[in-house]
Amino acid sequence: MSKCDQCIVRKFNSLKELTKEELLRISSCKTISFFKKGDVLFDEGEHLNGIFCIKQGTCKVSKMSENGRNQIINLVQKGNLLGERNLISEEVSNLKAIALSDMEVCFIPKEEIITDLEKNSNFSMSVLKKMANNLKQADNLIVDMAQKTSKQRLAETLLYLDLNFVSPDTNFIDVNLSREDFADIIGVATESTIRLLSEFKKKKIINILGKEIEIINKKELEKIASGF
Amino acid sequence: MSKCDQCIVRKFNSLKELTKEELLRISSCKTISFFKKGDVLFDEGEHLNGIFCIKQGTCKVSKMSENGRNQIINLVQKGNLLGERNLISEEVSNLKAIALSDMEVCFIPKEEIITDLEKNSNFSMSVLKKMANNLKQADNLIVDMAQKTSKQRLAETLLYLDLNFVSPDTNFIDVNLSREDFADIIGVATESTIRLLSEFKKKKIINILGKEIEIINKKELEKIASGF
DNA sequence: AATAAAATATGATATATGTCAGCTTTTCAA
DNA sequence: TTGAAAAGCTGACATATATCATATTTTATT
Repeated sequence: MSKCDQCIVRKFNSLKELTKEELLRISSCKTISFFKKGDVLFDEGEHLNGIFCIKQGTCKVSKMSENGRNQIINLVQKGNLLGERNLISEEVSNLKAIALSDMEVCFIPKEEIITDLEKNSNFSMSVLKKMANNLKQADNLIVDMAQKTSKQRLAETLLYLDLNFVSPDTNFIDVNLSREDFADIIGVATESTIRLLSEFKKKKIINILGKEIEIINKKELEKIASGF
Repeated sequence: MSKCDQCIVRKFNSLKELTKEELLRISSCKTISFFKKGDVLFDEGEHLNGIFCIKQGTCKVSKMSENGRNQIINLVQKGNLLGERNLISEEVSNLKAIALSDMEVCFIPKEEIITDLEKNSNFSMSVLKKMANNLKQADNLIVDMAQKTSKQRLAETLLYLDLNFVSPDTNFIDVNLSREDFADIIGVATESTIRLLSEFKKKKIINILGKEIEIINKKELEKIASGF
């Protein structure tokens, strides 16, 4: 079993605030799981008794609407924690997480983290900050969903992906998203997404090679995203 | 200056976790403000050096989209805290709050609350729980905005208002929302909102008397909200 | 009470997006 | 390697919602 205090990934999330002793305790009770692309990390309605720390890979976090359509709320990559909310409330998960690539994930039982949250104020403040930030992002997303056109939202999504998931060597966006995934992110029909992507391609704003997408004209994309 | 430890409102939010000594300290540094209907409590871009505790009245919390349209994200009523997020991050506010009725609001400086967050783990856990819950609600709202029709969203909004703001004597919804406010909540044009409200009225689902709205057929509204 | 301003209401029309159908290309398992 | 299934693509059309114009009612101000 690998040791948390030697894990680089921890440096990128709130666990960085834990002391050496706390980390040792976490190390001894955590479990490591491997997921293949497409595997479900957890599902809506599932009872989660802990928190995930993503060592490798990326997953999509989604929620089904009453209408039976899926909405992707977040993409979570290596270095991040997943399921912080479930720590604090006793409720079952309202979200579903599916691997977009092969993943390596540590699972830390709830009780251990709660102990640290209560004892280590640096840690709890860090979690609070993270949540406050998530909440702000969520507010922004609500406004975008309510007020922006699907074209604007696709432009925003592409810019977001470019910022967070671009491969430095190829310049292509390095997440394995299907057209349906794109549709589920921006909240439109798959066909509409395909049409919009084709339009962007025709206008030489992006370059598409099968599933691979590269942004060519970032300025234009920014203009579209902000409504001009 | 009234004392926090004798304030009933506190019992309804995280401040209930503070000890008597902590409350005394808060009491001595807080300030009370009164806002008239329509007054701005704080605006986007403003630097907030503390947190609000609402003693009386209700306000709408909104954010401007880049398109220049307003989106109401939340209605916050008596008993709730406002601006928790601004405590934790150093950034300026991304939201605007406007009074929907005359309000009485206590303002508690940031530093005082931070001290308590770090020292009193019951308090910080309560704030965490509240935020986790807000985040869950925000996720739900994202999905609704993305996937539901404006009719469904109006139905949901009416049910939400009925649940949280109904006057027990009159059965009417007791928040002073204009048609434009409704539009800004469900994220559609004001004209569309008016049309939908008229439709609900014609179908005897709601009763409208000027600004006053009463739900007559809750079952039907629930059906509409969930997509049937 | 009279007037102006704001909010509400409704019709006509434009536009964005969804839905359905059919086709092509890619992926994956036998 | 091949054939079936899934994903991607495109056109035609339907529907939801926005926009613009205008009328009416309510509210606020003098």
